[in-house]
Amino acid sequence: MIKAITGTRDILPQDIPKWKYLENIVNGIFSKFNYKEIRTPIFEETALFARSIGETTDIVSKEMYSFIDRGGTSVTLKPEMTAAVVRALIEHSLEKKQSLNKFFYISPMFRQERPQAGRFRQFHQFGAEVLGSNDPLLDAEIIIMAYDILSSLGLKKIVVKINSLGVPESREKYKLILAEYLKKYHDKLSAQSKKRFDSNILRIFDSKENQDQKIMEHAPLLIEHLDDESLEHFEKVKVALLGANIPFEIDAKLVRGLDYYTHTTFEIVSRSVGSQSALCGGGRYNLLVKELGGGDIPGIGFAAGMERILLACENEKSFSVKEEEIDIYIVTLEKELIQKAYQFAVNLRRSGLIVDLDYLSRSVKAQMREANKASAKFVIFFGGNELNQKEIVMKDMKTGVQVNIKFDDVDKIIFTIKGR
RNA sequence: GUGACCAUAGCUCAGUUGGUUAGAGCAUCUGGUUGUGGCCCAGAAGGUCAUGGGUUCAAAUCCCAUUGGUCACCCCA
Repeated sequence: MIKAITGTRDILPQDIPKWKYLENIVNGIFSKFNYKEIRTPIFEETALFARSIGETTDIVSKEMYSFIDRGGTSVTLKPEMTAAVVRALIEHSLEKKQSLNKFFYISPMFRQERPQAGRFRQFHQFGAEVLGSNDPLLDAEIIIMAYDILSSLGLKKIVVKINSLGVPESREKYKLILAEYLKKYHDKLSAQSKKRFDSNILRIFDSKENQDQKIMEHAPLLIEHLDDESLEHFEKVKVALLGANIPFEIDAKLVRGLDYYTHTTFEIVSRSVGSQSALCGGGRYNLLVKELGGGDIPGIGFAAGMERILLACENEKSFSVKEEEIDIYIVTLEKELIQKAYQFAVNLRRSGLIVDLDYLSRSVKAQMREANKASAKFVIFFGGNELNQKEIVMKDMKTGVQVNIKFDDVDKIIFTIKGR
């Protein structure tokens, strides 16, 4: 039997309603903040991601679905969206048509990691990107939208964590200070963290090893070594968040893995999912557009994992979607009438009702069971004596009440059913 | 990439110290007098016990390999 590729999965009809519910909330909130949807191709030139995310990051160095196409170009299924949005901005000179661009997206992403709870190889993200302003109000706006979406879904066990990475110059200075501090403890670091010492020293803060955590407790923090401008920026973000009633924690250890971040970074984590607890994450990237060959355009954005969010929603039972109903199920009383019943059904559908009927020549009892299973609001019995009288019998499945209706009057009942 | 655990019907799971024809609940299908659902009742269908090898008189059960899955590390949404 051929099965879905490892780390991918089907979203079956029974699961679609909750996905649509989520998508509706996402669309609604983004549009209230006047963000415009953007859709980019599912794959891009590999170089785009390598240059933006960073050659040495895990995503680029070992998680990308890359292949050489028949023209000899190395292409990659998108592992994240920011690079693609920035590429589109530059390619279409969007910043010249409008100096501030606010985008949002909902799209599948691909990363070849080992699957586990809340992590897949094809997964779905929604997110937003703002290009063209360094205003800290936008940093806050991004966080507010992410928070509002999650709380609109009814999620309670979430925590907003924010931090500032400052500008590269102060960060590089700080890295030297941190390295100086860690040299004293280098022998006591875990093997993992010894590697991080050389590759990405900031990540040692993330270590789950006890020995590392002990050492890092007293380590100098980046936030204490920010330049004045970065501190001021960060302050304004905090004030805006407080004004919007967003509960947040400052997590000086919050270091994000993508190379392009500057200033604000944030994450919203859930306490009701497994160890992959980050529901969304993002930050400011003031240097990325220039790095990709565009103008000196600051940006900020975030991405949220939809599978993780739905997992959290399920665990918290944070919302429920009502089952999908159909308006009318047509029960055909004599099998040879199926053609006429079918025509009748098509007409009702063209009038705007959701209608179904039996295609398996089943008994009336079986058809009724089917109508019930399909959550039909009404059943129309088609055939018998009533057909000779140019009537059908209509049954309200909730109350059980049945009425006879003349063919000529069917239009009227359509109107009343639509209103329900 | 590393580690741990798991694999019996469509789904969730029983299955004794290895012992005859592998079970249940749910779901599916058909009925329970002419043309009426849910609840209830009766019945039916559905399994190469993941795959391949080995041990044994005998394997769903023990051993090995393979494949798949789950969770965790790493990293991230």
